[in-house]
Amino acid sequence: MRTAPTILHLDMDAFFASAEQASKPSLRGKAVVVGGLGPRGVVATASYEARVFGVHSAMPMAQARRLAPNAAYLVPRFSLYKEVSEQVMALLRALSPLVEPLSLDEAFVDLEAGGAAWDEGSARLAGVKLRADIRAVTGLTGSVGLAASKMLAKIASEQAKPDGLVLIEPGTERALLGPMSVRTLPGVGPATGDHLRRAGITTVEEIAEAGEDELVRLLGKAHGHALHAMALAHDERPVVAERETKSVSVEDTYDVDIHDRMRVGLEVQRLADRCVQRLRGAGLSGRTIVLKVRRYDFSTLTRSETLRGPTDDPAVVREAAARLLEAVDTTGGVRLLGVGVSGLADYTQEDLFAQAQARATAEEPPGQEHPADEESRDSGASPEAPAERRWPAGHDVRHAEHGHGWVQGSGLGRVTVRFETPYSVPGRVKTFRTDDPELEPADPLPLVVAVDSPDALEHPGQGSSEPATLPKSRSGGGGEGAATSSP
DNA sequence: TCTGGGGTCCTCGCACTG
DNA sequence: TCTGCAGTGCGAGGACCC
Repeated sequence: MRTAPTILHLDMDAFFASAEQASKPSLRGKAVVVGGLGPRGVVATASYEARVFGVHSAMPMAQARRLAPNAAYLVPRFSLYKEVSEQVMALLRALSPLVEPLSLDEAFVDLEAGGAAWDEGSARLAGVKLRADIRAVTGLTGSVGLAASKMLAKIASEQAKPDGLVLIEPGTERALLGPMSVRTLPGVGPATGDHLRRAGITTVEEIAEAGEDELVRLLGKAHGHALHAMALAHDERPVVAERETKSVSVEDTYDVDIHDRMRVGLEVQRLADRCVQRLRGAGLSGRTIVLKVRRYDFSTLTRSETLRGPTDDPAVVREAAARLLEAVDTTGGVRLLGVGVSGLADYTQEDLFAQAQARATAEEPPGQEHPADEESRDSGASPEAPAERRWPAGHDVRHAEHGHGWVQGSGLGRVTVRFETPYSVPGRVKTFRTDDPELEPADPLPLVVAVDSPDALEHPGQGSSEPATLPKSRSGGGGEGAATSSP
């Protein structure tokens, strides 16, 4: 068992919302909520200013709007977050080859494996330097936890939030964990938490006292055993750099329940095609096809079918998904459909019989067989489809005359744009027709301008660029300008 | 006014097989 | 030939995580 606190857990602070604030000067210091803006959307991330109103992740967007009606509501821009995430992961990999990303904004690092730290002092130094580097390179803040195990490092970074560093000294773990809620332990969610509470167990210390047998009786073998060990601060899980993908899936929640059986079938075909695209993109194939249906009453069921060999053939996956759908009663309507593939292999052992059969039954005239053309709609602006241009809130745009900006809101044939860049002061707002030919979607700009690439400064909004105002010097967020934040 | 999307892991029941 | 048993694969659902 490791004794030095050389496992590091990094958690970026309110990542999506902070990236949006860094990207949009007028939102700094303001309540920002990022998530799905449709009628069934939920909050992905809320800025700390929005959390003051009680808004938090996974909350229905409608509820967030009631709690914080004046916050800025934005749809996620994953391309921007991925870019920033790659910068952060590169900094982590400079510390050690053993980096285990958990998501875009979170990762474990084994500092000892990289020789970056070997004891408490060197671990703390590495953590301090990492936080400074992240701020310099991305303009954002991250919280760091340091401990002798993954579980404790994660708890430490949670305690460090926001923008801090906490190191759990070896020997103090049990005393620290004891009074904490059982919900602190990984793997204890609402259901397990309730289960334990009904058994009179509410703290980590009480889990430890209950004993392993009792935990196994209450929660089953695997869960009970693991939880008891964690309560004793025993966590030997190594930091694993490479994780194999086990399944690939896509799903859509519809703004309005679908009742038409034909339409349900078409949606399932579309999802199957999208799933196969993702599968092929990853160079994978799979044996088990899974159909997921969430009905009007939120009850969810899955149906699966295992083929004789792995496939990445869209026709085979479509056929299997259609067969599975036949066995599902969709009367009353469905709110979500999903198609997934598991039992993955990184090769395709073609199931020739199944494929031949699938092709034979799917003999449709070419040109109308896949509804997959709709993908171009999903993925945003299609050059062939000028009819309906969509302007998602928060996305970057460029205007021929006014320069770079972002969509503050749109509707009724109008789109409102705020012209500013990460390096400018809060900019002005202008409204255009949604079909204004001078307005076009744009890529996000880097949050921090690289010192050796001044050309990044060539796109500022409407001449109000102030390259001197770099993110490093603006922490704490200005935003006191008159700019309104409500979309 | 409800409750996303993309995953992982575990448990349980059932059917099949030797 | 029948029965009991253990192992295994599959299918479904639940819980959890970010």
